Amino acid sequence: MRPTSIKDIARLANVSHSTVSRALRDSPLVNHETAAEIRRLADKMGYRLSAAARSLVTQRTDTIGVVVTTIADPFAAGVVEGIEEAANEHGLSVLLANSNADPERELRVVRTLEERRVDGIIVTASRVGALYIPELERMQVPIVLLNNQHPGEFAHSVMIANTEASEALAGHLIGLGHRQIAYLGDRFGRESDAERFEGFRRALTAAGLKLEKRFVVHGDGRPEGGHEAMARLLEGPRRPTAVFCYNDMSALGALLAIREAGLRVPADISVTGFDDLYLAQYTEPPLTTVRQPMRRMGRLALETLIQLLAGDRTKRNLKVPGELIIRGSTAAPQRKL
Amino acid sequence: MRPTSIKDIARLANVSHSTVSRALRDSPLVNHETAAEIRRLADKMGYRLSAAARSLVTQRTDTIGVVVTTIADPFAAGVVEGIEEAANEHGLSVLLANSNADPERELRVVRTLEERRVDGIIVTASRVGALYIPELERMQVPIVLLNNQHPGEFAHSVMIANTEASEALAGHLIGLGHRQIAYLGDRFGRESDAERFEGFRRALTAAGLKLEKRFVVHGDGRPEGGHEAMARLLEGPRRPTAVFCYNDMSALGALLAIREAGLRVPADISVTGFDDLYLAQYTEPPLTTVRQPMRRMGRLALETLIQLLAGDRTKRNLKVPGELIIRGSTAAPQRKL
DNA sequence: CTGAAAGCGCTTACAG
DNA sequence: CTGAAAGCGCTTACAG
Repeated sequence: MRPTSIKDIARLANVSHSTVSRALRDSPLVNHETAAEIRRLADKMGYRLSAAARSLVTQRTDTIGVVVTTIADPFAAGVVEGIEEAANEHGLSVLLANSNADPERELRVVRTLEERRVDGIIVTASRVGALYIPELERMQVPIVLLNNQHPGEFAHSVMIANTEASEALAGHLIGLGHRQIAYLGDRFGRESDAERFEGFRRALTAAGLKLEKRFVVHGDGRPEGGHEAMARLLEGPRRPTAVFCYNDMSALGALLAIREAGLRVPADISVTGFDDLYLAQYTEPPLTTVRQPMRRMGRLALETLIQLLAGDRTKRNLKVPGELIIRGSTAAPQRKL
Repeated sequence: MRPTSIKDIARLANVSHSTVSRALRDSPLVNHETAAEIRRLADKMGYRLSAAARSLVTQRTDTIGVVVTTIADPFAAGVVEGIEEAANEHGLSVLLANSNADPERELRVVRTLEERRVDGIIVTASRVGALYIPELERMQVPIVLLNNQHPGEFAHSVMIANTEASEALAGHLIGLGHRQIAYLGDRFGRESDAERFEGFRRALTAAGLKLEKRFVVHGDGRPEGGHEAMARLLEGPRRPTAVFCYNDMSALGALLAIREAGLRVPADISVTGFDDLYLAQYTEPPLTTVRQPMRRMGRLALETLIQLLAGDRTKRNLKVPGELIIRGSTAAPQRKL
């Protein structure tokens, strides 16, 4: 049993299906009473416009593709929430695609988005394959990248101000009196890692501190990697009094490694994260970090896309400031004997 | 500039567009060499089938709607990851909709899913509005509910075995020697809360323990609520030696409240969660909990939907066993003087 | 204000 | 094996 179409309504209303189409879109080109009657009938018959049929003629689908590496990543989930919310307000639907950092899937994702004729795309993939990018660009639909790891390749983006926020965060540690500060990065972090490290480095330089090579280690952006990298950091003869972690997930692992070493945070070592995931409030101790306004960034990306869809092709590269959130995981270093 | 269509290819290949259509779908009804040439051309021209046009005639969209309360909930995100992965394997796309537990949005979601003519729907909304349900059922497309909070209203579902897992979890506490065990529930948890409480109660009964009314409190399923409910629990004269929390998020708040009261976990109080979110491994101490295989459950829901789409309307109510995960947050109660 | 016609990009009997 | 025709459910000039 097919869903009711405008033809079905037309038959019952004794008008042409053109008139029905007009009435349902509130066209002024149709008699007021006729329109009311048509709408009443449509409602009664449970009519629902066929988006496919409409989009075939309008050449728009009112659908956007949202590509994430994996939705199970809390950052991606937060961003997608913001996108979805704003999309909903603008009458757009969201087609979700996990790329899983798998080149084969990435190609399949692009293919799907092309076939579905999405009006635009937002990519929040933390690890976009290089090969992927020209494919997406070929599609000729507006693309907005969020925390893009391949700078300069796309015209439009929403990015957290990594360098500035990191400089502020490292500055906070320095202000507390720390001099031996380690950087625990993400070897897969590409641009983000480079930018956060740059901010970190700047703060140290500004304070006249020199960066010791053995105090720069890299995890994988996840607790496991943070754990392992932190353990390495603790092996050395003189350990740092503070560790600047690439993100909250890494910090989670670092906290664990510190605990396992019988040391205390922040008494023995201060620890910072980045992102301000929900859990950052609930670690022991609560984590000092930089808040990325995930939902707002998602919303901004969507709104940027809206501008582009409206035909305004101004190049847009939004830089969103992070917010320093100071909690219990940082304190002045203990005086050494 | 429109995307290339089969007509464009037909023109260049000197065949009818019917032949192109057949060739591209590997129909045996077309000459082998002609087909090869057509495919070569299509590839060269960057042809991409229009999903809208196809679905208009096939009356299928190869799209499923996935409804969640909010994708920012880690449980929902895990489930959606599993759904998306399996959907991808079956050539289905995922239309994501956040309902936000907002009746107005719920109605808009249903409307959108109807207009898009999704082939099926999976609802993981932890709080599906009552009003929502008949709307969805009206659509005549297969629906699978995951951890459904309105039992018996839908034919098809994938559910965690709440009662059994809770009984095992409470049994673990009892086995450790606990006699004063509190239940910290979720007042919005509906069926899930009722079932988990039931398992809890059964374990106590089986052990000949009686449930003290003041040891049953309710949060809101989030850390804030768990925190507040735990604080209340600690106000009483005799406090419990163990707390069974509705989920990990609640347990997170409970851990905090216990810490704030100057007590230690598990020395003073054992704490358990439910879900085994990623963070459960990283709390201090790591959380004893029940693992819900979120990805697998998502996958099962999708596969159930596939069966339904294939025309098999057998009633399916899958019950997935939870897995008891014992970590450091539970231990034998300290001997009281 | 209204309807008939054309067309969006496909698939699929039907006839050859 | 191939093509012409019809049709999926809409929108939108065009003519009245």
